[in-house]
Amino acid sequence: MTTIRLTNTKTRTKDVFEPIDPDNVRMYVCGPTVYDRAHLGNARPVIVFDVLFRLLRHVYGADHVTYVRNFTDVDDKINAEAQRRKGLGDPRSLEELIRERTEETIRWYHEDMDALGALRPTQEPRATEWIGAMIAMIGDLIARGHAYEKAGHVLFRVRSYQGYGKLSGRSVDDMIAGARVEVAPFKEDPMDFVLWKPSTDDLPGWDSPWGRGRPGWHIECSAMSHELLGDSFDIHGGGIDLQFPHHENEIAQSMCAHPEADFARVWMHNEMLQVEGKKMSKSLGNFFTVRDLLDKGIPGEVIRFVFLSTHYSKPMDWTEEKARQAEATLRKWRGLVAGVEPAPSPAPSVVTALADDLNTARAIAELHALAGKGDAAGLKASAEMLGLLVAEIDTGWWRSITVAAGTGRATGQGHAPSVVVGTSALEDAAKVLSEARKVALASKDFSRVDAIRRALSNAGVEVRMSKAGIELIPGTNFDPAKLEALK
RNA sequence: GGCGGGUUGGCGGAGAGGUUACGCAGCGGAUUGCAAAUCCGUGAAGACCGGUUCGAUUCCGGUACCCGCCUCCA
Repeated sequence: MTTIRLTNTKTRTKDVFEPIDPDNVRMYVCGPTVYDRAHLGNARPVIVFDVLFRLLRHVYGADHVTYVRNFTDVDDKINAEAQRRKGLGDPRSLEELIRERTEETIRWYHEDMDALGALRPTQEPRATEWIGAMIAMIGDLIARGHAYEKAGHVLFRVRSYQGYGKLSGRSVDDMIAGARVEVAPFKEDPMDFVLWKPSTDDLPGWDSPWGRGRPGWHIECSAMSHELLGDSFDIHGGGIDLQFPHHENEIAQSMCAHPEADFARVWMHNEMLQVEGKKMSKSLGNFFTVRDLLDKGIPGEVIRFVFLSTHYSKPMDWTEEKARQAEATLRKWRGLVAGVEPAPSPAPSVVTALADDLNTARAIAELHALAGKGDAAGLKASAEMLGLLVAEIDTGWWRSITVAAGTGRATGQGHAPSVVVGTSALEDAAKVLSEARKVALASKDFSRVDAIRRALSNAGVEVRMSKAGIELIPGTNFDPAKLEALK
């Protein structure tokens, strides 16, 4: 069996992964707060842990891996958006407006992450559906002396858990010295964090032993992972930004509620995304969503490739240039594997690369080696380990139209040309160009051929001509309307 | 202030204490109406200063610079 090694943030070492139960390998990844479209940074953990999910399924069997990723649908930003809509005169209740907002955001999230080729997790619990489990856990923490009620709030007593700060390498005293902690009069200690807080009448709330209120942010992951994966499970993932305080607080809650268990054995964190060398942020004006890129015509597969070309533990820089290179590579590979049956199993070199702490960059290098050897079947089977070259995200963006010299008949590479989106104009152009070229080759006057080529290039189409015939390759910026001039 | 990540050839980006990463771009050649694509070949690196070692880009220490988290934004 393949030996998987993973870097564990908890121990800061790369260790052999040994599941608690090989028949049910369990992974929890922190999911999005569903108040708006997922931005590009949100996509990184999704893609990283999707590859891990695929690897685990390959090694332990597709039915022996449970992957849970939550939706946080209790949040001030969601409330704010619902209140905004109510303020605009929407007659429905706040609860209805919140539900509508989270429903539509979850739908968008699924659409966008599907487009990136991410498999749906086994379960996607919503916080609002597990409030009871959270209340029970909070009650338990109070009973065990790890939490206290004060002024309608329930707070976690950080000093009661001696392991606090271990994951992120911080000490409570140092953090207080740093003075970046919220001071509140009802806290015994400035580091204590909220498990439950009261809701006013104009905010959503649930009845609890401490009055009508809502849960703090961290408790949902502790409660839901426990309900769905048990006291101890194998892997907990998320972005490095969540390491503190979110994951530290999760550990404190779960370890104190279930002191006999391990909670998560392996902690994995992906590094952050940058855009053209800078942090992506609204204030810098370089903030964009996954949907923005898809709408610009960048295929989800290309976005995925760019993400996987950098190891998850390093900051990843999104650049136009990388997207361009990824597109060129995938276009070549798509052409190579079109119509080819995948090999029965992925290349060992690719599996080995992924098993070595998810070395996706090396895995891609191995894919280049397979492509270089012309092993299309092996390339296809291996790329699927990375979620690349799979049918689910094949929108046909890479297809081209070929007119073989002599026949004058247009054919689509791998598929009938009619399948290619917006290509009836392109097919006509291919025939026109082919005919013009035939004439030009006899007359030696290529002016019309060159004019057509310029027009095609202007419309975002790459033109290749050889003795065998011509090939038209619409780029992601292909604009069929600009081909009208050729008629 | 505390904590963490990074610095590799023109660009992107890996592994390994001593042997070619890989991709893109470049250069030479084949091919071509031209241009691509394709094929063959090829040059190019390890922020800086010390240390360990027969030997370090790879290990250790320090310096510089970049980035992030600790604060709504992952």
